[in-house]
Amino acid sequence: MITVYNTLTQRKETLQPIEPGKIRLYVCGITVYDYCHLGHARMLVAFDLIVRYLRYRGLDVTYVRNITDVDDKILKRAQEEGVLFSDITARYIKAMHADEQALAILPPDQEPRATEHIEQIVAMIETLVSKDFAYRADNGDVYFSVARCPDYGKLSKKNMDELLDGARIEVGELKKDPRDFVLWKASPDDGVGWDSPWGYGRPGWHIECSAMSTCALGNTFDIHGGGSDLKFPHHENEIAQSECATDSTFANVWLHNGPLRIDNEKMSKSLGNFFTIREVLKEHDAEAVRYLLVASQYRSPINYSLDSLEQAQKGLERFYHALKGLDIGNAKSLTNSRFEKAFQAAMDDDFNTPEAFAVLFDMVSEINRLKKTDPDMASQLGALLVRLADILGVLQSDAEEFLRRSGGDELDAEAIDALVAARDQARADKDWQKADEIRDQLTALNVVVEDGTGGSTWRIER
RNA sequence: GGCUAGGUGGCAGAGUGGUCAUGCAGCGGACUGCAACUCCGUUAACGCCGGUUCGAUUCCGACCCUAGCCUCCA
Repeated sequence: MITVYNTLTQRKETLQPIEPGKIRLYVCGITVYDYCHLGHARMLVAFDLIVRYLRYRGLDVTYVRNITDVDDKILKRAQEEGVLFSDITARYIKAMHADEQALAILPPDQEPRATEHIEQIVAMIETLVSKDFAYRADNGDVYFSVARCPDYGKLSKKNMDELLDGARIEVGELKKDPRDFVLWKASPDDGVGWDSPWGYGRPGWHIECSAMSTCALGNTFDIHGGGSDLKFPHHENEIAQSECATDSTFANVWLHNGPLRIDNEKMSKSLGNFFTIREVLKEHDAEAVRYLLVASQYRSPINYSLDSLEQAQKGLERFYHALKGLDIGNAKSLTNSRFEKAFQAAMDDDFNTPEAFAVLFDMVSEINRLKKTDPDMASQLGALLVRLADILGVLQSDAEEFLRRSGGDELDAEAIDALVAARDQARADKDWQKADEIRDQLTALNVVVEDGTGGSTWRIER
């Protein structure tokens, strides 16, 4: 039994698929006007983890994550660079896919784009207009009437009257009510746009998600996800549009991942603590970044710092030390292990990855103990560890290889091998002084030599 | 100001009405030519004040503090 925290009801609920054995999941993806940043990575990894776990538990998941490929920020960027907006989106979609691959994020089953769903978007707006939930303003914009939707605010727990107080009063207001939001934006004749019953224009941001999710998954689907900062207004507006248009519940469960902070501050361009995924991966090991992103529960804030990355690296090293030297490829697969049961219990409880990691660390202790007494069993446990860690998207590297690679700096492996071999010779000759001299040399290169029963191995110590 | 989520050992980060989270760091021991890794043992926490209770870090209430959202944002 899997329980998940539903933002809508503010409590943990048993996950009850609409269709037995199947989960239909929609997640708000990225607006492609720049390279993906760490906050995007947090969201992408959170839902990657959730999808992987649901599949591991035998659910047939249809994972849909959209791409917003028409939007004011994109148009602005295109204008600045003097290129087509589709050139901008093509560039950043490609970059996004590369970043995802680097962080072991599996692609969604469907990746619909707003520009490919103009027809469905227009159709949904037409429905809303015909049911009097939306109206056309004089300039060709179409707005949603928030006042017509009595339970507006149910996701973000906002009060309709307070929203009215807080709403910004705009000069030359086209809206009938300050809470109303745009469904269709009029475009200039020479701008990016599509023909519609209300004139030449382009979709508002919120409507595309309503149209695409409904199109891919039906009027009602199991889970809708996204970053917690999208709760209001984006997700609130999605619910309003969709439920008014279809007269059906939109999504049964809402899942929101927590924010990512940098050195305990909100990441923002103005604070100068803004990191793209590719910048970070130039300096740090991708697996350490992935580990950092799954080591906290998906709803908790994550603090990104050099220190937290180092902690992640240390954690991985403990795992890989345990895996080193095991014969995982030939190990018999373990079923019904108490470790796997504990792992499941942790993950069933709203994807409690910290507790799942505690189980994996217990396995490490057990493996290390068994290495001497029962190497065969140690390998079997090692294989199980790798299998379970795969759900979290970590520990899929070769142990030796991981311990040898140093995030960023390329050390000359052959030169190190030669030094290690020379030291082994000195040790064989019992020339301890020479052996120690070589160790000192290697230490200066941040290389730790480990003398095991099967010979000496080395690794990078940062 | 409103809404939401939090305040746990040196740090990160789970959880529970009364026995261990876990990782890193620390301390003692074993192993090692020296190390590293590892193992064994060990120290240490639950914002503040009340209440419920035989007993609360865990439940309830007040208070203090922090973060996010309330405007584009994963």
